[in-house]
Amino acid sequence: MALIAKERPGRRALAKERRRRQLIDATIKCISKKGLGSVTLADVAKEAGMSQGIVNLHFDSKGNLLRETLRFLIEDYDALFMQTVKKSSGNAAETLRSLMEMDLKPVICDRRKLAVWFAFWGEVKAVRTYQKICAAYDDKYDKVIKELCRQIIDEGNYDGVDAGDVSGALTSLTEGFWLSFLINPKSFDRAAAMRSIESYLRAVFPKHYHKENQRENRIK
Amino acid sequence: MALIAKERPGRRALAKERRRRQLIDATIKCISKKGLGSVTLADVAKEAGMSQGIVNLHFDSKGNLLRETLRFLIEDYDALFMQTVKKSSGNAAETLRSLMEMDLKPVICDRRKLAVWFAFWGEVKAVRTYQKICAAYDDKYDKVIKELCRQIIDEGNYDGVDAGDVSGALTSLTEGFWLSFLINPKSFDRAAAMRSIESYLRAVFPKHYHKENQRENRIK
Amino acid sequence: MALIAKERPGRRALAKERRRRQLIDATIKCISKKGLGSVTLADVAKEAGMSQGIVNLHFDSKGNLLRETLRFLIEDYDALFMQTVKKSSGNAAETLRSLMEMDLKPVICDRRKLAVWFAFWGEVKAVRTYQKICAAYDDKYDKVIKELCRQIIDEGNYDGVDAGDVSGALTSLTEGFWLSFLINPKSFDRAAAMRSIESYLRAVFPKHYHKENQRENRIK
Amino acid sequence: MALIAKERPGRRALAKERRRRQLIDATIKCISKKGLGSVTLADVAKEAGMSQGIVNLHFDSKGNLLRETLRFLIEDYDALFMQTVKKSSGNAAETLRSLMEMDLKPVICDRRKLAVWFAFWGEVKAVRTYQKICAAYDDKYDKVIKELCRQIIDEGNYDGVDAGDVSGALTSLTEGFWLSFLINPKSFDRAAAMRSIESYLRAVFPKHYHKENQRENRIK
DNA sequence: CATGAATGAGTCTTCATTCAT
DNA sequence: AATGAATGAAGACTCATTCAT
Repeated sequence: MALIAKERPGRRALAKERRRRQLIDATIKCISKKGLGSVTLADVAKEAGMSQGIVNLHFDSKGNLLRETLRFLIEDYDALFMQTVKKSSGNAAETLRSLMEMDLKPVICDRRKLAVWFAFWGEVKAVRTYQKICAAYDDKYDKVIKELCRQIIDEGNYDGVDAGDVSGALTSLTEGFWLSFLINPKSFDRAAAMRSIESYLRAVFPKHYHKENQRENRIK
Repeated sequence: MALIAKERPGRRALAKERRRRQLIDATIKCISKKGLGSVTLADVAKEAGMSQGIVNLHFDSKGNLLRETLRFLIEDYDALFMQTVKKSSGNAAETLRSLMEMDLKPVICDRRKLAVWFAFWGEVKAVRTYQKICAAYDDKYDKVIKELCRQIIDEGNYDGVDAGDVSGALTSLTEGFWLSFLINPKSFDRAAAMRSIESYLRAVFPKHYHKENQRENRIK
Repeated sequence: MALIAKERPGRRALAKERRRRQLIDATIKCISKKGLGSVTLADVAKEAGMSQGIVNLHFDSKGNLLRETLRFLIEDYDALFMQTVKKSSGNAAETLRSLMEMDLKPVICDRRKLAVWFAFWGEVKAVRTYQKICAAYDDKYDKVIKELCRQIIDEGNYDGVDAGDVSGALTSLTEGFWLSFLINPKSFDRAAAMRSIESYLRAVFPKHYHKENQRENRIK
Repeated sequence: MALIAKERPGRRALAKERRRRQLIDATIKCISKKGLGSVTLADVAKEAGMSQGIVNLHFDSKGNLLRETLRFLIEDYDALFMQTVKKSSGNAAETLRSLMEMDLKPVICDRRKLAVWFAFWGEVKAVRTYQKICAAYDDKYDKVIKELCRQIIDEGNYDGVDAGDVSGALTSLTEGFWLSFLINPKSFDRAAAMRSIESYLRAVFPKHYHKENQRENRIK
């Protein structure tokens, strides 16, 4: 027995982590179904197919569950963001477009997940939680995108274009599209949204996002 | 008594309307302070300086109060929107910019009001309410802005520019900026936001929003 | 209406006070029936013939109800104590005996009330509450009784008798009897308890509590 | 295995008994820290450094643990009581004083233990438990003390002194002092308490507890 | 034996709604 | 019309007890 325990250290820890994850998944489902303000622990437990007291057992309190759910989402997003940055071939324009595309992918632009994000943004108390957990991440994303814009401006000699203005606009665009999707998922058109973003990029950085270059992002 | 009633017709009705308005104001304050999910009727009544049962007296139910609050906000917004359209001198480009500017004015881009909008957008149940009450308005705004874009495209022969894409981008931009403002009011920069929008307009419709034309929006 | 309101100021306040009193009475009954640790607000409400939420309406929390119950009891006790002191004809020995008798009277030595006192004394958390609310009263009683002993010692020239020792003993005696009564109400004998106390007084202050003087407490 | 079991019979039983004892100790600590009504089995297990389910494993239920704790305390007390009686040299007066002194010794007049006693006395349900377990012991102590008083009365020809009254008073005195100690441990003065008791004994049985005899308790 | 994860009944508390005044 | 006391349903949280490992 001692050997088994040594061979499989953290078997219990793993089970615990799995439980927490199941509960977080259930929470996301519930928030997207009933809204942040209406979710009850009973809902979450039921959705997860577990018993009443389960949430308090694993998360101590409802607030904690919500915080951990948010943390899960931001880390999930962060992993994809960093991976997208890493994968792109050092070309700023291409990286930037990949990031913008990423935000519209079904994994991110997902009704359930977006419902949670907007739930946190829409509830005053939750916003404070959001700020504590996500501020550093958001800053990072701002910096990365701004830096990419700066590089593109440098490369293309786009005089009079401010990197901050463009990155701010890009971020807002994405979030605005998310909102449209959330409020009217049926009439939302991912392709159109991407087109809008590309039209913006093309307008601001014509040399980089010329129509013919659409898929290459290369400066001749 | 009957005479008095005849002499001052609607005095009661007016008083009632004033009450309702005071309660709606209090509701907006409360939502922006405590969040949609945490507001209680007691909060609202206290904020309005009235008694416990007052909300049920004037609005029958909490849900109704919330609905009426939303209706009040959209009508408030609508009045400004229509007035902005009316005032502008038939010049599409100018009208479009006025509308974009409007969305960033303190009357609209107001922490309290935005908190309520996002509260409704963030809460699943409330979104359904929002859709019922605001869908028609939102459609109208979309159409107006799209039509303005169409006119500008026509005027400037901007080939390959899709009115829908641009109007979608503009709407999303605004909403994205609102979100930035809501989450981080201190670091939000109205002027920068407007600059971002203008840089976009200039990029897409260069002939209309040429730098020198900044304040005139006239095509020579 | 305004007149009526003026004529009967505080009618509502009175009703509220009555409710609070009813709830405190119910609390005393419940504690004596089920014990401090087992009383639920539902019990209290039921005992008072009111609804679930009534306690929180009038006392905000369970802890508060318990505190106010204790406060009620000590004020009740205090009123009797002070009245007993006042009524007695300035004769220290007689006053002292009246006070000792008082503690054994059915109003004080009452199963329900004693159950509450001991409930507070027996529960660590509750003891702290007790100390906050009752310490000053207890100090007062100690002082009064000690002073009476001092006077008697003076009058009788009881050399070698310490007022503090005697008053301490008297207080402890009473509390010890209360405990006997609480644990074994059936076998408790009020008269025997009083006899015990008198035998003690007679032993310590023979000139004042001589048998023949039993009911007069006069020093010839 | 069977062999081992035979070689060391009762090893398991002993281990089990040790566990139970550790849990009872932990229970006493916990009750004195958090109060009878607030102790949880988790508290006890933690205090004992063992696992959640341990109490139910060894005591089946919380009520049982509490009962066994009480039984442990009364047996502990009883051992000391009987030993004190045994040790004393057949002299009634001396024995009586030894018993009174015993009750004020730190082993008995111990904050933790007293907290448990009063916890049981203060909680209605617990009182019933107390009666079942301790009534016989209490009766025995009453009888022993009463008998000692009777002997002393006999020896000293104290006419008009009732053995029951005196023993009742002595018991109550002790319990009253315990209460003072419990509520105000800092201001409690063991020596003064003993002095009070002695002053009482001296007053009732002057020939036996004459000042000069203080430490000898001998009748010449 | 021992562990600690899981259960679910029970409790305090909140709050929309009702209603007598 | 207005007040605010009262109700009772619902939710978060606690904890004794069970049970698979």
